Amino acid sequence: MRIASWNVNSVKQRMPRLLPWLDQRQPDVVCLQETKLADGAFTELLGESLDARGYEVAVYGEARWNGVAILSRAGLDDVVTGIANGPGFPHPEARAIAATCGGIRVHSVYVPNGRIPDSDHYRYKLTWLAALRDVVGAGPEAVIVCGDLNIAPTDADVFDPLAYAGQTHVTPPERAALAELQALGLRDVVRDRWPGERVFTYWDYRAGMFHKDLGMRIDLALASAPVAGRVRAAWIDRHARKGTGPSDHAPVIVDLDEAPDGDIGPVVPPPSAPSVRPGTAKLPQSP
DNA sequence: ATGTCAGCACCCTGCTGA
Repeated sequence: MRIASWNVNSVKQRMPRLLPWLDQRQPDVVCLQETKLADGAFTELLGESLDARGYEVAVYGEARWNGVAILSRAGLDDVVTGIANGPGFPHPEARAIAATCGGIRVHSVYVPNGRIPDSDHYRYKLTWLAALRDVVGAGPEAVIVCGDLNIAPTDADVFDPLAYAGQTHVTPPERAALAELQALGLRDVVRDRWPGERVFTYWDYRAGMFHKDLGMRIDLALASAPVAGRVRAAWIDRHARKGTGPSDHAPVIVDLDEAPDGDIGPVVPPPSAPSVRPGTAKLPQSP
């Protein structure tokens, strides 16, 4: 079974990329984030195309911002939208949806950005992550949390730690909140498969960041042992970030063996291996 | 050099969010 996750940055704008990508990569389960579309409009826009490709669809969207979805041709049961007892900003936002697909509890999440450390939005992010941990912890043992976590787990997950000094996505409290979630027993299956490699999922549209491979790894697939033990491959589909009209995020793709074996073997912690000399590259600044 | 998108309100440029 192939599970994929992609922050599409507007599913309406990404239609010309999304449908060919589905045909090319043939994922069985797709977690989407930043659909930026109300549920009715999503169905109107994509329902027929997805049905023709054999996907059932669960959506949780808003008219303008946020929005998550799960597409599945491996079953789509017990759909839950939102995070129980989760915070809003100030109202609940469409940032999480879960369903059971092929015996696995699949969560598609779009974690709040955080904007500026110690801001209201940053505190919202941390509270939201704690609520997510509670929901995942209370759920089935076979689980995968996919999506835009808006946290780079370690300094090896950004092109230059110094470029991000003092910014959201890399602060210790955010990484601690992610570690709390992973403490449920969730493996970062892409990092497990690419220890020490330069692996990013997001590159700012500005300043030729993708061309220079100056990115971050903030889109993750976090799997419990029964799922992580079945991972045959886990990788970033960098090709989907190229060409005309891409999202600023690339998809994460995880292939699972059909037969569980429960043993993921030795796991090597990722050494920090930046190929940009620290302090030599800068982030684009907002106008 | 600053470098981009997307959505929206308001009117076609400028704001917010990322």
